[in-house]
Amino acid sequence: MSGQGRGSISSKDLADLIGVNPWKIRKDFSYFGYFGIRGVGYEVDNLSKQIKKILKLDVVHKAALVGVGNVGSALLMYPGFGMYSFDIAAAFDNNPKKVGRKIGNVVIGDVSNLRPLRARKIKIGIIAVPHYAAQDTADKLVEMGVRGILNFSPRYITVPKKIKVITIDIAMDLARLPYYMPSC
Amino acid sequence: MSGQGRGSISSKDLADLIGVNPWKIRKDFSYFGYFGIRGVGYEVDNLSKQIKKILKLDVVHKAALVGVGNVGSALLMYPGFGMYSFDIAAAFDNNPKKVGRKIGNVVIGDVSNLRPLRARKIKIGIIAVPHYAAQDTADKLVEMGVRGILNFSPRYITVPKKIKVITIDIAMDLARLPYYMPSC
DNA sequence: CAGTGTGAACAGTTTCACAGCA
DNA sequence: TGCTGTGAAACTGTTCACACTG
Repeated sequence: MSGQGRGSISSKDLADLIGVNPWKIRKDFSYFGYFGIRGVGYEVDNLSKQIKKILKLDVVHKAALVGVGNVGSALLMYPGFGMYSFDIAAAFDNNPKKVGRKIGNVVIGDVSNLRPLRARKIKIGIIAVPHYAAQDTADKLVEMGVRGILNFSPRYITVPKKIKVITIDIAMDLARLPYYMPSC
Repeated sequence: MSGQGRGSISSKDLADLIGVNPWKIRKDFSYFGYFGIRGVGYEVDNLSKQIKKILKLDVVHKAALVGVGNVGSALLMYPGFGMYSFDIAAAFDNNPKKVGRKIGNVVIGDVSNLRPLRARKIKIGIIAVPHYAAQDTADKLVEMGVRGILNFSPRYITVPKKIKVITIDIAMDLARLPYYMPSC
């Protein structure tokens, strides 16, 4: 909306837009302060700026991708990351045929040498390797100073408490679907 | 574990494996009945069977993919679906260059004709089209009798209440990460 | 006076502690 | 004896109603 010249939006409109109720919008915002105008609503540009600041999306985050298979390749191409100011600044694979190739604007490095992560201060790792290699990859990433991991492998991975892991198991999400479909 | 000859497993072991506590495992299971053996644990094969039945994963589910771009192609290749007895039985795109091509073992059909869904009784749709086409695709899928939708586009989509939508917005999941990373 | 911000009521979830059973 | 299954307690999250303000 920011680009479309809309000045302000009410909690009700926001709520309708994403399918929740207005209270939840207001309550949630209130935990982080107050950025609305009584009788009017929320000023779009300001709200957007505040939320970005809260989520720490007001600076560009460099991420490193490990595993340039089907999932990894799709991620490299995915335009959605830019929207939240993410930059896949490095990619690694263990396949010698892939190492050295350039996809998008990163050159694929060898997974056995993740040291550049430390030098380039990359704090986010994306795991897109086969499941049996997931834990090992996580360990290596942590060793190189990564603080957050986005895990695309269908495996629970163990890391020190300080490290945040978000796991996306697409197949498992799909598997939730039939439960909610009456009589199928 | 089922294939590895492990006979039984306790709630504690299960809990450790996925990073929760044993109470939660037991309480959650108890809502669906009791399938454990006191003093022993849960019989692996039986537990697996029970859970599959609860989640309705004991029958093969046919799914139709709409949008064979980067994300869609990756999904067609993704081996994880088979694990939960899913079968991407059809794929559609609007690009004439792609229509007719065969990926894996499905021939890409034209998105303007989704009628085969109805004939083939496909009840699950996967949306992997650009965001501006997401709602329209959802409407068409619903019209063809789909009961559940897995939405990969970064858009909230509106459907009749009876239809279950699960949205996977990879970029948004990644965007959650910096919030949990102290001082980055 | 429309729409935010919030204390209080309510609802749902998690934890605990232990009875009961293989 | 060891581990499940479950009421009750503690906690967390959601909804409500309304005081307040631009």
